[in-house]
Amino acid sequence: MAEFPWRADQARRAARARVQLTRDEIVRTALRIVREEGVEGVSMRRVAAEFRTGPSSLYAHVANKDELLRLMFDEICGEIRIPTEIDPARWKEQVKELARESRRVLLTYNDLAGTAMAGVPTGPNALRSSEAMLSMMMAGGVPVEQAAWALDRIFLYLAADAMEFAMWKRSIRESGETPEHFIQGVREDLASYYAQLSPEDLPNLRKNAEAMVSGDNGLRFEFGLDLLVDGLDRYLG
Amino acid sequence: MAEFPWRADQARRAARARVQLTRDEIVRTALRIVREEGVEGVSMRRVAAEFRTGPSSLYAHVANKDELLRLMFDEICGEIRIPTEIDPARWKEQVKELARESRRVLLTYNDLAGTAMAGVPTGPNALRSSEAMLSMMMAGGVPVEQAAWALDRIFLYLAADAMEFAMWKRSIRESGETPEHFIQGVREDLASYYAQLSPEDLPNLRKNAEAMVSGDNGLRFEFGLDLLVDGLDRYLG
DNA sequence: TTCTAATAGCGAACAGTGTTCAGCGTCAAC
DNA sequence: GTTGACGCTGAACACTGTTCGCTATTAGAA
Repeated sequence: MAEFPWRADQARRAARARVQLTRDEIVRTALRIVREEGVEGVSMRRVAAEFRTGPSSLYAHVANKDELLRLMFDEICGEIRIPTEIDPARWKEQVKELARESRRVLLTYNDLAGTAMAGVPTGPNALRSSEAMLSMMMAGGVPVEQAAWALDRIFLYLAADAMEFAMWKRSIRESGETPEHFIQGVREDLASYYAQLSPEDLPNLRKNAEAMVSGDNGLRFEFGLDLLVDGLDRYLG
Repeated sequence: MAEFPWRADQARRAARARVQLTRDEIVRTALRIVREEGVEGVSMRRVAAEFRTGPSSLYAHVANKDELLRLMFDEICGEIRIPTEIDPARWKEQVKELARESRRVLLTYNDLAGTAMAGVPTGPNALRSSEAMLSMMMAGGVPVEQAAWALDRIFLYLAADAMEFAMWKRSIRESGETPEHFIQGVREDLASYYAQLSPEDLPNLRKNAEAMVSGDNGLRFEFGLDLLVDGLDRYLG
């Protein structure tokens, strides 16, 4: 290196260019990490290391880790596919479909959804989703206030479900077993634990151990979504 | 001290006795901290410092921080007051009442509820609450599987709501302002932000800015709870 | 009473974390 | 050519959870 300063200079310039820090690049890199390891894996050092530099270099582009997480969250909200036209007749199915699509995206990025619980997401992409869901409900005849609150509750539900799912994924990953085998094992353990409870104090849990552990995360999500969305019927004009 | 070894010895023994470490004492102390500062404030060093010792001393009574948090969570579940008798005729109101009571307790301990999202709570006190709510729904005629899933969804909703509320509380505390003033300020900021959005891209959010920021956390919680519980009607008999 | 085995508790250390800050080298404008 | 600005960086600070020997005390046996 030092023997060929002209080349070294060129190489350094190239290296610098290759490694040029940008807000977008930082967010993109952090998103790759969160997709693979969850929020836990996203440390300023870890992100910076991907650019072969130290953590302090990031602070020129991002105020702090919290801002980075919020930028990341809004970025993934941009991945939510939003229907081009809303159909008042199918408003409930459209709301559910958008919720499922949102869930699909959130689950892809593990527990990043927890960021949304730290405050109302106001990024442009998050607003696009909110606007879409609000429009659907209002088109269906839900009064504005109820629509606004339902929107709030559904997004809270989405975030919570994503968090729970991320915990499962993390447990599975750490166990090293196959997902099916691991889930089956936990289900059996839990069922036998419930079945072993005191018949006097906890009769219903004991008796219905199988029901308590039935259904996967997807089915339970759908169950809760139905309650939240279908229940809006009562507010219709 | 060193000049009067016999006295020092006595004092040390007294200090040791006064400061005797117990699982329960550790959990109690950690709960006091989480009540005042949230989970963020609960570090092994911080808890140990309350006993005038180092963090390693705790590991004789608690496997790790995760176990400590789980013990703490089950402990607060013991604070949830459960009705002595269930009334099938009032099953929906009883379920809601238990949910409100649970919320009251969870909110007291800031974001400790997040622990529950890391896995199915299986502690004795958590089971007592589950048994109670399950009994109420089954007494009301909800089929077991739907009751079990509803229980799951309601607890997830409770945890999420508590997390969101804890974030608010933290923001308020950090702002130094009075809660009323702070909330009013955020509401106005948010409303004017919505009102400023693009009329072409986000017409509904813009138009209904006031509805978007209306209602406090309690009202929104009640709104979501109604949807979740009342929606169970459809599964009756 | 004396000796021994067990054990609770503890200090120090390790590998991490977010964040700050003085100073570096480079590059653009004058 | 010089200077000013600015992106960038290494080092440091005050933390975090957890582990590992060692010490001091205690309980039980002889």
